Amino acid sequence: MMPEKVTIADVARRANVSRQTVSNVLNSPDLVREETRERVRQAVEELGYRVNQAARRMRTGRSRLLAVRIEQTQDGMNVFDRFLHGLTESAAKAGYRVILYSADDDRSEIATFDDLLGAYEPDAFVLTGTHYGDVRTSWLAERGLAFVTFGRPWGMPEGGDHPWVDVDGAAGTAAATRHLLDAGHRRIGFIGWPEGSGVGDDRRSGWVRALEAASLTPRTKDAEARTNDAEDGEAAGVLERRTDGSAAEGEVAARELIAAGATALVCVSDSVALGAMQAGPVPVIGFDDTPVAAAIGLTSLSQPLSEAAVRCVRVLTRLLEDDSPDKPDHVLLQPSLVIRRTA
Amino acid sequence: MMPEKVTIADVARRANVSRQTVSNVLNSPDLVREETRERVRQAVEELGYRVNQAARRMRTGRSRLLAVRIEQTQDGMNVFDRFLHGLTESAAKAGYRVILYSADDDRSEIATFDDLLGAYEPDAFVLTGTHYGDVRTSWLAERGLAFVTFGRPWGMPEGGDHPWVDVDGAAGTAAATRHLLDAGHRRIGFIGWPEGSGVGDDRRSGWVRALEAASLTPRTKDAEARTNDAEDGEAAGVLERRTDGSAAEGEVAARELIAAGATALVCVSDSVALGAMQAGPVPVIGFDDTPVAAAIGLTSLSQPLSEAAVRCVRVLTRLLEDDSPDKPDHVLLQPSLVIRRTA
DNA sequence: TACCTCCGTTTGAACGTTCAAACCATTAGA
DNA sequence: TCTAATGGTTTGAACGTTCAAACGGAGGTA
Repeated sequence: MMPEKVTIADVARRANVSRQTVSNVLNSPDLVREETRERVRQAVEELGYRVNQAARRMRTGRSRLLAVRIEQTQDGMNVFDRFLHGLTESAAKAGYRVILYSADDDRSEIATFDDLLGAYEPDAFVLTGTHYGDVRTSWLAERGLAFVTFGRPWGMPEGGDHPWVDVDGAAGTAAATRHLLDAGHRRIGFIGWPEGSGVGDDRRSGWVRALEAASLTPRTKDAEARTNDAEDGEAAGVLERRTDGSAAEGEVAARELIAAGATALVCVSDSVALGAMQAGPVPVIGFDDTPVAAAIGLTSLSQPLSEAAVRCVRVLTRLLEDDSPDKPDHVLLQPSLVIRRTA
Repeated sequence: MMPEKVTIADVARRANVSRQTVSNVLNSPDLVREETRERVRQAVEELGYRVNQAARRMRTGRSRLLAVRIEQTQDGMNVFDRFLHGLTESAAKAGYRVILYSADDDRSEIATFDDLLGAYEPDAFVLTGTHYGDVRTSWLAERGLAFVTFGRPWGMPEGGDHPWVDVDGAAGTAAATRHLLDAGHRRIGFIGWPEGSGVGDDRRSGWVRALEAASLTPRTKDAEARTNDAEDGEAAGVLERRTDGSAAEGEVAARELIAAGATALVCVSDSVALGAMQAGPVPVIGFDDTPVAAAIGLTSLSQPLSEAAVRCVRVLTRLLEDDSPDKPDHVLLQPSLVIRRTA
């Protein structure tokens, strides 16, 4: 039983109207008289007609496809697959499908943009992992292509003003730090990523901000450089470390911070936090609420990923279907602290 | 700078040939004279021509799209995202792209097949999570549609003979059991899933097989029912438990098995194994080698997911491009034991 | 009555590709 | 010398949709 192809012409014949009228019922129902509209709708129903996207695309240049890069998972402690799942679902609700591609770096990703545009003409791209000097966004913007990034355009003051959705990392680490302050801790360390990571610097800034709000001086490297002696009676070393994001370096950093007097640790990621937990029985808070955090009882910051996905799709549909807004949409969502054993 | 559309006609003009000749260079190069072919190739290069898949698809009915369902991740301890990544990459190498969809159950998945076929005409489907009485495969097979499953057609002796790729779960648990036997254990328990899960029953059978090969009687429920008294001096209870797959039930099961005399445990999944680890300092082996296993030092069985993805694509390309083989391809891959702290 | 407007509908063409058939040299066979 | 076969190329049509323009009837206005 081969699946029979039902075309718009079949529907038209059945409903005793022309092809164009069927097309209008589907795309601009208000152009068609009530009675005719119903008749056509019924014919569509009875025949199980579905629009052929290839043919539609040929005429309109619209594919109803969103292209998303699938990220390579290093240690698997990431957030991308949950985001992708949400994206697939909310895209489907809006009548779009997700098409995947992979790329090793920005250059090859741009080459893939080109490939995809030629072959499948996705209506829009969803980019993740934005960073300083991101050439992908400017490439797309120059060509007037629709896209949204999950992540802010770090370090692009003016030129890079494009639509984005992001989670407020600083607010997250600030909440984590406050949680530890409330528990009585005064010497709270931070384990981060190398300087120059937009996401990393943002998360670090929340730790700084929360300490300052509590009238404590964050013992950053800068602060240390300015005042070389301890403020009070306690030994006061630098209470922050930068790592490559691995658990191994997280553990080393945690040992050093504990030796320097830290009594609790805020970490830039679950991976680093996992390492930090091995350094001793000190309260630790991670970031991303990965399955690993749930498994080992690590307190962590959870990103609202389904919501982020929904908002990405909403931003894009506004861009594609309504007349383009003057100002690009910017959406900043709040993470939430999931409290478990470690803090 | 809008991206200029280059069509096959542009290339033809540039190379001083007809459209069809360009098409032949692309699709059946051997039909075209060497010299002409080169000229056309150069024109393609210079103009940056890329075939328009929508137009091609309209004529040929081929979309070069593989449809894959994105699985909902319950506790995030799954294997799917790594498989999907591999699939995207190997599909791209073969000139295909992956299009995603989601569905809540088999019925709605079939409805989505129908939708997708009408709208995007994917050339093939990749199904995961096969199970007893899987209606999806028969639906596709009845319509003569191309597909491959990652997972065997459990409990379908004759009718369900379709192409599949799978990992030999029984071989995995057998290897795990042998590993524990080699370490001197004689009372090795198994924590599984409810009866009737194809994958679960398969993994359980490896444990049974390895014990029998070592001339030990696996203390299954069946065995217990047959002989009601202990074989030797030791207290001999049932050494297997079924769980819903959660860590919580895994822990309960582990406590019972240890109380019944088990000195080591083979688990049907990392999730269950994670729970089992909480029950006490007994060697535990999980299945799937998820990021959680790596994080907590759980010895586990690793599935060759990239390889599985490559083989899925190969099976499909053979199905789609070569003349269809008489016998559907069946590929069974071997998992490997990743030894960590817990065993 | 003649003309205009508006609404709902139909008609023809076009999107970019490939199929099927036609075409044209050239070479081979009788 | 004529016919047939072969290799390489071109031509016209078709895939299923939507755009742009044309059409025709009902109602209003002069």
